[in-house]
Amino acid sequence: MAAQSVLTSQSKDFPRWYQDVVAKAELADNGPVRGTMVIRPYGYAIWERIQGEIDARIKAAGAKNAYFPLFIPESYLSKEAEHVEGFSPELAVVTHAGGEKLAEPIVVRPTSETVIGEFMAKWIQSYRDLPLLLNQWANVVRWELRPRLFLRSSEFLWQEGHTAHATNEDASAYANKIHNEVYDDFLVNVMASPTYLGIKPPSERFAGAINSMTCEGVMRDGKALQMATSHELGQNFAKAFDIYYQSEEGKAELCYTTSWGASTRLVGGLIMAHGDDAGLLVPPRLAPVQVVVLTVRDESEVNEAADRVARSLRDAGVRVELDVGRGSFGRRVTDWEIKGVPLRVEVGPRDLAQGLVTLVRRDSGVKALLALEKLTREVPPLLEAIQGDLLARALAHRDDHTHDVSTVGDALDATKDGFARLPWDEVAGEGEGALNAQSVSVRCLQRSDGSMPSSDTERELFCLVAKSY
RNA sequence: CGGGAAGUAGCGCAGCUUGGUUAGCGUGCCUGGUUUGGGACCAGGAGGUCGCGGGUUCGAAUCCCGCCUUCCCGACCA
Repeated sequence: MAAQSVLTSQSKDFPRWYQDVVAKAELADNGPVRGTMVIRPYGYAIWERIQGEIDARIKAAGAKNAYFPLFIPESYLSKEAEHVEGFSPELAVVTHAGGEKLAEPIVVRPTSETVIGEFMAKWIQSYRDLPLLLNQWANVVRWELRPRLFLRSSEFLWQEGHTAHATNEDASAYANKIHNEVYDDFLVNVMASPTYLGIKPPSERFAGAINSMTCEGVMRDGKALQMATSHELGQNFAKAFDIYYQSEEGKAELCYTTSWGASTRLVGGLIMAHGDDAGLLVPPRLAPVQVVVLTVRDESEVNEAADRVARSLRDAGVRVELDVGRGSFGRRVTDWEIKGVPLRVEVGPRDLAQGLVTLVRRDSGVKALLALEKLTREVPPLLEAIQGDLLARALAHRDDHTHDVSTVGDALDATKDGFARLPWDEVAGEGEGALNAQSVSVRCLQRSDGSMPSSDTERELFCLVAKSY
């Protein structure tokens, strides 16, 4: 008997499907204030896995974690002209505290370049103090006009890295290092979500940056999602906050700074990069629950066997959840499918009599019988195989939804289905306006071989354009 | 923030046009029993300031005004 669908199908209504998954996989709820988000335990478990993987890579890249305050003097924001202009529409400002009107309003951080810049100036004296490599895990607030859970919430969680360097080359190299060794590596090897790496056109750059790099993901519906960004800030913030160092020659020199971030938006990206009509689908390396062991019948022998199976898999290093709950088998199966657990081990009396269990892959639905004693040997490589298949599938999806075109008109047509790639010269200037009028934006610029340009002034660049979240 | 739609039990909805007894239905939840290899069934039960505030009225879920929230489409963004 075919299970009746419990979610809106992607093809029928993709935004509705997304909301259904968020609700039924118990990832998040709307908070009481517009645009705020309650992240539920299962959603937070996924975020903690993302955090752990990204944090380890940030530390491997040499940055150290610190924490800066939520409240920022409003005057700090104003010190960098483009920065304040870019962020002022989204700011939440505290005007009253302690029962009194404040002399100077306090801004709830939308990002921390300014406060961190202030302290960089204090901590950096000599070239020996450079590079200064900082990161913080924090919440930030950017008032959103049109919120969506995980994708655009007025408050969200992220990591923001901030570094200061002696030279432009060093700053640029470090921003690139983060982009490749932290973000791209995480996205490809853990989240199995290959993106397009490129630089933002001037119109899409971070407020105050001289160059912004992006990882542009291709979602199941063909739309773009920026999964992470790294910015070269040049000397803009160093000038605004007097971040000077004394060189070997004893001269005062301005630093070059960078900043880079990835947020809870990644959870939204995960949903839309791998999810299907049965719900979420989490790649094994990322999954907080890699295997669910569930009993087919509520009998003591079955329950005991399931418990042994779960233990042995845990001992083998697999993240396992045991489901020996009562209630119908089909219901429990569907619930775990919605949550996207990559592999299911079904323990039932018929199989047990032959010393077997049934393995079911969430991605393909393929079932296989396996001898109990082979489980701990077979499951880890099977999880890796699923990981590999998800990556291959995502890569194929990305390429299938990217179309090479030569004109803005063809690009508009092609973006009904996904991304379009065309020469940047065709788009720069008026073309960009024509695209924007149809809700299509330039997601990133690349060289013809797909590599990352050093600046948007390079010749013969290509651009990837798409509708975006 | 502009245009559209909507808010009634955890979730999905009916009732509102034409105001009038104890506000219904499906699903979920609780209890008991039968079940359990792809969203089980029977019986009983709990659960509502009808989004919030004000107004009209003898009487408001229903009519009027304001606000809040959600969804869709734009402009803004991680």
